[in-house]
Amino acid sequence: MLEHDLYRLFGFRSFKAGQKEIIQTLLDQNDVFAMLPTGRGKSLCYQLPALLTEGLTIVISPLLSLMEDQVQQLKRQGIKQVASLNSFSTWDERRELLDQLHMYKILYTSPEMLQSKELLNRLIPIRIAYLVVDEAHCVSYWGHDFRADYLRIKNVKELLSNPPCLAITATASAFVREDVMTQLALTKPVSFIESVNRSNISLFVEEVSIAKQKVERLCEVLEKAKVPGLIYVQTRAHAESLFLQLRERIPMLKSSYYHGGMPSEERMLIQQQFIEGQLDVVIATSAFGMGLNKSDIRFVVHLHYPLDMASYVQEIGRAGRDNEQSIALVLISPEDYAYAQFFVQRNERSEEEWIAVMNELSKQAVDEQTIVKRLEELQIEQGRTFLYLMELWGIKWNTLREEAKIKNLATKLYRYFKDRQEERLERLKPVVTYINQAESCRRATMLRFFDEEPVLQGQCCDRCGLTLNAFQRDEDAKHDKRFEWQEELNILFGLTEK
DNA sequence: CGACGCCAAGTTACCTTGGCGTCGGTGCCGTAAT
Repeated sequence: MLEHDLYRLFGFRSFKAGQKEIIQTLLDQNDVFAMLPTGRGKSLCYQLPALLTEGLTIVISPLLSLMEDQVQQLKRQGIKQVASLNSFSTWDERRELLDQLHMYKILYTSPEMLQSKELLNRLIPIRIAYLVVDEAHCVSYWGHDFRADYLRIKNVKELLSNPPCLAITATASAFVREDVMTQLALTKPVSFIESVNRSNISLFVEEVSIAKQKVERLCEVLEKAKVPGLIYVQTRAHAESLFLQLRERIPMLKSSYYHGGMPSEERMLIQQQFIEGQLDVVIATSAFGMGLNKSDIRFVVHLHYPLDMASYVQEIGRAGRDNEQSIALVLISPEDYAYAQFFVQRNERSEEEWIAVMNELSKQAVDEQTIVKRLEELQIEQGRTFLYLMELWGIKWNTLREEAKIKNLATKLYRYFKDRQEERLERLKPVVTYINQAESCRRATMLRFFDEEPVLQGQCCDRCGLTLNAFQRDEDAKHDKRFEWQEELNILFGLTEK
């Protein structure tokens, strides 16, 4: 009886929608592709089978912080045979873990670490219960772009004699789902696809005529909106400058900023402060939010074009996990579209440039590390992808002396990255449709993108007649403690006349 | 594409203006060479 095990191991009396079917299918030794909306208990879908099955379950996670969170959470629940292996681990910890690997039930690791010979050699002799790819959309989104090791998971899976594999995510279009299943080489996967619709999140798009008005309008919204909330911006510099502007203009709003260029301690601190309610607003790039465990987020504002629909749904899905009314607002100005296009089209290198890069590389680079490093210096972020492609195409580095071969490879590289770029451009188009559509319901447009038949929901977006005013704090909220405190301060400093 | 920093020239003493170049998101990994 699965419910019995659920209660015994996790203390829950019943499953949430979708969980039991996924778990049963895995226990029956099938490959599974699962799409469950955020907050529906994705991790339980593999944790329970892992504990009920002999052997070790490997969980591939995209972020170090996610791994650490999961391990700590399981340990708090009394499940101790859990560990993570990543660059946080000290050498001693690694050695000890690898020596004792057969004693563990669940191992969290990164796709990159999974490629290490040291780990692989230890994994091959032991029984692997399941291979799990958490946040599986990353396979398609990052794998082709800058984390090629996501595309190498299938090789490891084969080396481990193809254990049942679970790919699980919250949002993926039909195209991405197919791609993930192909890239992981799932065999006859059983798919469980739940609706991505979150009916308590109301959808809005506003376009102001010039860029400067964006901050103006944002402040209007912020002064009335319920907090906490998230504000997404396109670049790191925007995050920092908007933070300064908001601090100036709405001093009582407790805010901070977050992006990938900050030291990890700082990032962890801000995320923690936000979760604990010490911050009203975080202004962030897309770096913020994956695995964020906070249920009462009231709004998610984008001050730029989201670069694709699935990421947008993923980001706004962080609002309203408590099922209370929440807002998703895209606030843009006309020039933002060109900016989005620029972002999507960046990194375009001609064949000639690739030839130059290859010549440059062949002068000195021999081992993989040097190649990646040298490519980084040349501002090519896809070093690992480069190596992956060489391997895929069966090209040996030291045979690359002849001009013709180099030219041939440059052409292939050019085409590969050009294709990726066109895919990104294709992914931007539905977003443009969503933003510019003249009349029809935004939710319907969004759901159709995921091949869902939209259900009528009454007033659900600005196109259905909803206005932002409906979401203002109560009138007397203006006199809440933060404001009184502000007034007192003003009096103290003589800024307000008594 | 557009924001921003740097630098040289402009007209005037330290401060502005304009041209030019650079850079822009997402994350693993890293135990380094004279």
